Amino acid sequence: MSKAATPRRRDAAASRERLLNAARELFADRGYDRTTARDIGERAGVDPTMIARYFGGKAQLFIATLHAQDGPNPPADLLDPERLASLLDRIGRHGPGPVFQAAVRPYGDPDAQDAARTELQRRVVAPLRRRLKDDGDAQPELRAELFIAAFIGVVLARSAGTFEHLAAASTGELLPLLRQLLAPPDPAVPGAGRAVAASDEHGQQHHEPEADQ
Amino acid sequence: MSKAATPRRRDAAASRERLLNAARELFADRGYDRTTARDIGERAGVDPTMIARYFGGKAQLFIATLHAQDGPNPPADLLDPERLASLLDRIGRHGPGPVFQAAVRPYGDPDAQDAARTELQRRVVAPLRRRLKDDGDAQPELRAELFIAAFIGVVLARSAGTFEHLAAASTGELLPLLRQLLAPPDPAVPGAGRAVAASDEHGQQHHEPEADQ
DNA sequence: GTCTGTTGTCATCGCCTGTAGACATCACTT
DNA sequence: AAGTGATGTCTACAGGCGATGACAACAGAC
Repeated sequence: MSKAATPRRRDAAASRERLLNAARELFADRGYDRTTARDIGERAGVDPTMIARYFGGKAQLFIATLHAQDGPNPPADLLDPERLASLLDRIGRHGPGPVFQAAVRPYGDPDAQDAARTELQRRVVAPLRRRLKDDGDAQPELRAELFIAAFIGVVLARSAGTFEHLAAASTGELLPLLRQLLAPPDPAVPGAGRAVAASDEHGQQHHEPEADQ
Repeated sequence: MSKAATPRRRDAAASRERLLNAARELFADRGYDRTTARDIGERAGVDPTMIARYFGGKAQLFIATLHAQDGPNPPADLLDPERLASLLDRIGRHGPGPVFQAAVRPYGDPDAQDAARTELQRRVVAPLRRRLKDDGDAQPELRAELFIAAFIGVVLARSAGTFEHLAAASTGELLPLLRQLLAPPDPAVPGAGRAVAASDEHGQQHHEPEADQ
């Protein structure tokens, strides 16, 4: 139990830490399902079976990953342009985190998924909801969730490389577009924007037969 | 080779069709990776090994699923409110299709993923890009992709049940919000909206230490 | 009626996953 | 120096996956 002044050759705490770091990195850009325990072990330089020993299993390692290093935890809402920029930048460098992925992708383990979703609520949805409420938004809960879902779609598609121009665009190009995407309905214009009005050239026709899934 | 007037007890074409239908349904709401060949066989009432026999494998069955029943194929862009409404409605009933999922989720099989992404481009990105271009948009490619990524984020999060209010919201409530999300920048207002300006109460402060992945 | 190719059924293979358990090795206490 | 618990290493299991190949049952041609 002595405070490890000398670097111990066999150090459980160090192994734990290396597993935790490796897991966080891998989960961040491959997601939960697609990172294997063996991958984590290899990246950490630690035997994969240690995951079970130290954390109880892959799912619990993932949860530990979520709670570890959430830092000083100053969750700013996405309407803050600084926050948006830094978030976008970090995602560009480290990949979208498992927290964001959890919103849109099914997880193999329900416990892990729940934990990630709870964290998503706490970190990003709740702050934005509060902000919208403070701004007097009519339906802050719905708009906050819609907003963040849209944001997640963009960053995930971006880092997935699905869309050519989206992936190639710099964060500098993206920021103004994203801000506009997240813009609140402008109360100054009574008509609530021209997008809705511009679409009335089509009648009540139905598009039933088309079927793209 | 006689034209099957009498319903044959052993009918390869019928088995093929049932596999195709079962596969489309399952892929639609579980995605490619999470639907197993055995699941498809069970739902179709056909032995799973027939998949390999008739299609060559799971991946090629998936691709066949994409190409089959793309119907009269009138791809309308998402700015058409009718199209948006019908799309939202169908997703609500049948789940998000594998095509949408491909934009944001990694697929186990690269061939399947490529096929899905190509289809996504053809069916929804290209039409919207053309529409934006016709409308004189400054960067139609980027905006179209951004737009659709956001839309996919919303519908996927919605059907994943991640967000309480988003999942509970009716398509009627969602439609105006989505339309506004997809609204083009309003050229009538030179300031390009108040959202950007409203956030300048915070200075150039950095949020470095925070770390939500 | 017999023959032949098609269609359906079944067992099983090879691979990958998470993880449990046996064993070896080290560090620290006495 | 000996003992003892903590730590690391290795093998292997049970389950799920897609896919293969051997075999059985049927339908149509002759």
